Amino acid sequence: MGSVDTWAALGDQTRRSILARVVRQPGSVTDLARDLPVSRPAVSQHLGVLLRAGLVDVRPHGRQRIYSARLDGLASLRGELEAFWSEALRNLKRVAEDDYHHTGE
Amino acid sequence: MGSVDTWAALGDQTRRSILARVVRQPGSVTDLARDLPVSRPAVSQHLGVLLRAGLVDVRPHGRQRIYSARLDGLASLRGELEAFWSEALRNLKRVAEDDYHHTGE
DNA sequence: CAAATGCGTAAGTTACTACTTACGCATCAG
DNA sequence: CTGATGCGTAAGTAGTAACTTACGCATTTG
Repeated sequence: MGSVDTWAALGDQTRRSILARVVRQPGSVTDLARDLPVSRPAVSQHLGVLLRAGLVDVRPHGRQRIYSARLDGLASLRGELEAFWSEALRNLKRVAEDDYHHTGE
Repeated sequence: MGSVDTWAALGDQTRRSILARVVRQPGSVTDLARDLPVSRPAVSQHLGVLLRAGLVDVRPHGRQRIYSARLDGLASLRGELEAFWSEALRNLKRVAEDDYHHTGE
């Protein structure tokens, strides 16, 4: 149903920890909750958000659900950030050149 | 004083719009507020968050305050995201190799 | 089949966040 | 000096987000 904004999903520190953990090694909900200072249901809810944001994948495995990082989710973020970056760089250069022409010529 | 988590700062859509606008062209608060669906004080508060997150800079200019994007703030984000990315890629490759050895040999 | 395990979700609470209007201070124009 | 402009901040509010405990369903184990 409703999707989740990718940036907003990463706005939460706990969620970033979960994602970092999952990036390192896929794992079940109980597994992930073991290393975190919050309850298992909380982790389950966070994983739901990450799932809707397209940052993780689930795969049923017996009575567990194994979550893993989704590469294309990270890729889209990377692309968006890169757009910010390159435009900032370009405009910074432009401003510097303007300064040069103003003071130099 | 207190700083602000960079990711959390970008978690808000309005703040991303402001940053995108400032990346394109530095401007005063009133300037920025003109293109946005929120009030000027709201923009001012958001700029405060972006400032504490190290994503923008201010420079007084007469009775205006000109905000501009901060390149190193974006750079640190880029680095952190890149770390996620490369580790995900590496581990994905490792898992693929494990699969190969399990099924192939 | 019965007990145990792993999970999602419902329900409720608390805390924060994004926004508004109102105000007060500084700076420039006439 | 006087009025106007640009800004930050205080104060209040509505919505949301992160967490908890409790429960119920599915799957494996003995």
